[in-house]
Amino acid sequence: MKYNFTEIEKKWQKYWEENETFRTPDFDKLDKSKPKYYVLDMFPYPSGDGLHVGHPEGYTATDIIARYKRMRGFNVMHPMGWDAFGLQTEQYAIKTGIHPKIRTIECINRFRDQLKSIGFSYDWKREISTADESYFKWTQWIFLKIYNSFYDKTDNKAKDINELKIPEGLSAKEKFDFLNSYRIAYLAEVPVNWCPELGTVLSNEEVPEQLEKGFTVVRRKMKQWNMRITEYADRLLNDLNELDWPKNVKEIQRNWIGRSEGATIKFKIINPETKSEFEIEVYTTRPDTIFGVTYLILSPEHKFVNDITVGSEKNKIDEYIRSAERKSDLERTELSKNKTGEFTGAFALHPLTDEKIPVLISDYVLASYGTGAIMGVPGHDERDNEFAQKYSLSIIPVVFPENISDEEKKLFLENTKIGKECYTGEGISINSGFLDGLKSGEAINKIIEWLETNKKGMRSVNFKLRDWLFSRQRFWGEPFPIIHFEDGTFEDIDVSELPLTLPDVGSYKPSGTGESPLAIIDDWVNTVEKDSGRSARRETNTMPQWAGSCWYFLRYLDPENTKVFCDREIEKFWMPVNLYIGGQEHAVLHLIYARFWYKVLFDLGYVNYKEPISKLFNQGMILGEDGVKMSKSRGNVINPEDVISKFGADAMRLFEMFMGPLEASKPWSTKGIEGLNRFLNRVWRVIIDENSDGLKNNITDSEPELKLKKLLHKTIKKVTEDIEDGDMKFNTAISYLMIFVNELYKSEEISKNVIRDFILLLSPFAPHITEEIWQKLGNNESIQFAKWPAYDKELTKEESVTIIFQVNGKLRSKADLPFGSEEKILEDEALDNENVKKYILGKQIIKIISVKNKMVNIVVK
RNA sequence: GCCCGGGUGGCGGAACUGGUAGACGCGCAGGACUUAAAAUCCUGUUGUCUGUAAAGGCAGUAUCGGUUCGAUUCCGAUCCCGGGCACCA
Repeated sequence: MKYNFTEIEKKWQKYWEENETFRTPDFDKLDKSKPKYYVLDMFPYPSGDGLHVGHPEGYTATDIIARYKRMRGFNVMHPMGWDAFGLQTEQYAIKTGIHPKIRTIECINRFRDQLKSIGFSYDWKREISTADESYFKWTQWIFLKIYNSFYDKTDNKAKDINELKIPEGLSAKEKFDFLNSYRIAYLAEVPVNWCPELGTVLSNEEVPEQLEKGFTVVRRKMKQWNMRITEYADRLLNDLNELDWPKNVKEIQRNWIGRSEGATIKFKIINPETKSEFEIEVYTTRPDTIFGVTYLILSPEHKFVNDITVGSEKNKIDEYIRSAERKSDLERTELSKNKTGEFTGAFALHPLTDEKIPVLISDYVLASYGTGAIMGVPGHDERDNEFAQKYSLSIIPVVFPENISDEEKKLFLENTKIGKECYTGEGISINSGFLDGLKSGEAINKIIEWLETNKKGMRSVNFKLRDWLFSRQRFWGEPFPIIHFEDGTFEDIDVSELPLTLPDVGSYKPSGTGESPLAIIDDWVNTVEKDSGRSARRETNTMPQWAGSCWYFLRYLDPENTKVFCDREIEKFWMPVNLYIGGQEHAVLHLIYARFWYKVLFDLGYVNYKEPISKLFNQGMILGEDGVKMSKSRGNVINPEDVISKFGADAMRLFEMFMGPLEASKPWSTKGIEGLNRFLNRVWRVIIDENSDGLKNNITDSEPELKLKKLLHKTIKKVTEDIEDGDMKFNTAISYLMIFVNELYKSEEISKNVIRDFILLLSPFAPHITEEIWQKLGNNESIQFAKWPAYDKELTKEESVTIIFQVNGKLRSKADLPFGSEEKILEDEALDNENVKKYILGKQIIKIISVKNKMVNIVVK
């Protein structure tokens, strides 16, 4: 029979399912003497469109690793699940009225069938879905753990809120507020990113993506749940160093965390009318330029703005604040070229010179970074420079570049004063009192020392990272296990009440008031406190989609546990994840949130390691055949179901790996996959007699001929190394398998053992056809349980190598010589070579360079 | 603007620590089989020049320059493409 991939693939998928071939035993039945390997895929969001050809790319890579590791005797954890809460399903519900729960199940079923049709070796007994009550019970449970924790800055870790020392003599309300100001998950009225089109708020990390889609995002003050991820900024930054992650992902995270060192400096401000004094702190990375400060700027949202503004300026200032509020973030940055601001009428005292400097407000100063106020150093900061020139504020040069002549220095200082020059680099201090003549680095240390002894400021560190906005005004997400009382206080519900499930509703539309659709379900919203019977309202926000994906890799390990989200001992055995493959788009979203949650759980003693993911790998995108991103509107989308029915799952797996390195973006090619289907046909025909369905006659129990044996061992070596080295370059491994098959076609008689080993090598890449041939080779058990072939190092060596002969670095000839021939022999051979002789005839030999097993280069004049 | 990647045949891509550039696949060309086609098998395939051929010359890894006996690989400058950040003081 001809190679019938459809039949073979169905047969083996059924076999694997019935025999639970890929089941990872429960922990108590696991042979713990074997090493573990946890290979994880970023689980998909089961959308209505079904699987995309991009999905199987990363999944095939992890599947190859999983199958390989099993054959190498590892306990392998290779699970799959669903990131099932999310906006797309909710919007489908708004449109159709179909409950998201029903829609989600439909989509999941479709996705699962599709994944099974590609032959992935998942342990489906561990399947999880974030929207399942049995799963999100634990998402809510973890939320409560985070809610009931505070960050102890001395021990640098999260602790149970009960360990927090509460000051004596506080009223009940004060105590409540005090605790709240420490909780790692906290409710606060903060300026948030509101997206009117989506009817929900967004986290900082989510904003760029929505803007790209053309949605608007405006700043709005709202009472929202937040997580104090900022407390973990240092640890999230430092622990990156020990991770085997792509360089650029680490870089993106470092940028996002955005650590900077500098100083906070206190300025005294006096309202000339009321004579009241305020102390305002500014943050700067260049405290050495303090003598160049000619004004202060507060962000329009700064808490002192009202108090320091004098009567005559009030209207202007109020108007400015209102206009700043109206601007979206986008506008505030887009208008950056044209800075605006207003004078408050107040003056600050320079902490060193006691000079009076004006205090202004401007929306180029961000309220949410540093102290929300800056010192203006127009001589050495481009933004300040632009602002100063527009509002005619004076400029003092206080740093000049090193290694310039006196002449240049004079010109430099003049130009700086008039705003023509704005040097932002490091250099030598000038016009700076006791800092004069010092290099910037030294000046920074000296001024900080001075500020600290004079109590006018201190060394400080700042981060760009903001607290994580954790609530959304949606229906299809985890409800918060929190209830609110009439007096404005709130508390967590009892753990025994988890999971807190979603009600059935008539409409999934956002309420339009900035509240989620849950807010209008009175039955659900109105509740009572369990113990006291006091009436209460449920929190109506839901958690963001990231919540479920923050910890799903833990639930796979112990999916049935009803006592805890994952047993600590089981966690200890399997974690951290050895290999995690997914797209780069999650660099600062999922991957920073998941690290954060894991660290909190670590601090609280529920998990055993500092970091959850040891090695991360980003697969590239598969583009359409036209070389651009696949999209419905372009009509260049390739559907995996069609590919499988035309060419088979094995061919698709093989082709996706053969296209190029996993991390690269590469275009799909129908011709290309035909080639891989052709390859599998060649494999089939060289082994199987299509008339008898048995092995071909020329496959015998004979000793393999040396040449083929050597090629086999070289192939084993290459394939093993390509899988093992972590670069995910399976394209070269496959090309070696092709070379091997090409060689088989040239052989008269083939040893069965050679075929056996070759089939083992091919099996992680193309599992169905290899199971079939494995069976025809006389094996009764799945090929997955066979041992990965070993290679004999001696057999991988060539007995002869091609030595190249060069004259003056140009290739002139070559010769096959025995492997390991001494340099002297190589030289003699080269000098004796006809073509080489032509080029050295009559010339003087200056030098001969020879490298063993490589080349000889004769330098002549 | 700043910070990371990356530019190799007609195409996807190979090339160890500086040592034969273009593995493997696609496409293309020629041949075999066939009444024919498809499928399959075999051969060739960077460009260019000399040669009937065998063989050989020259150029060639974005561009220019450098280091070196020797550079796709190391260094410097420039151009282009992709990604990230973008008033973070």
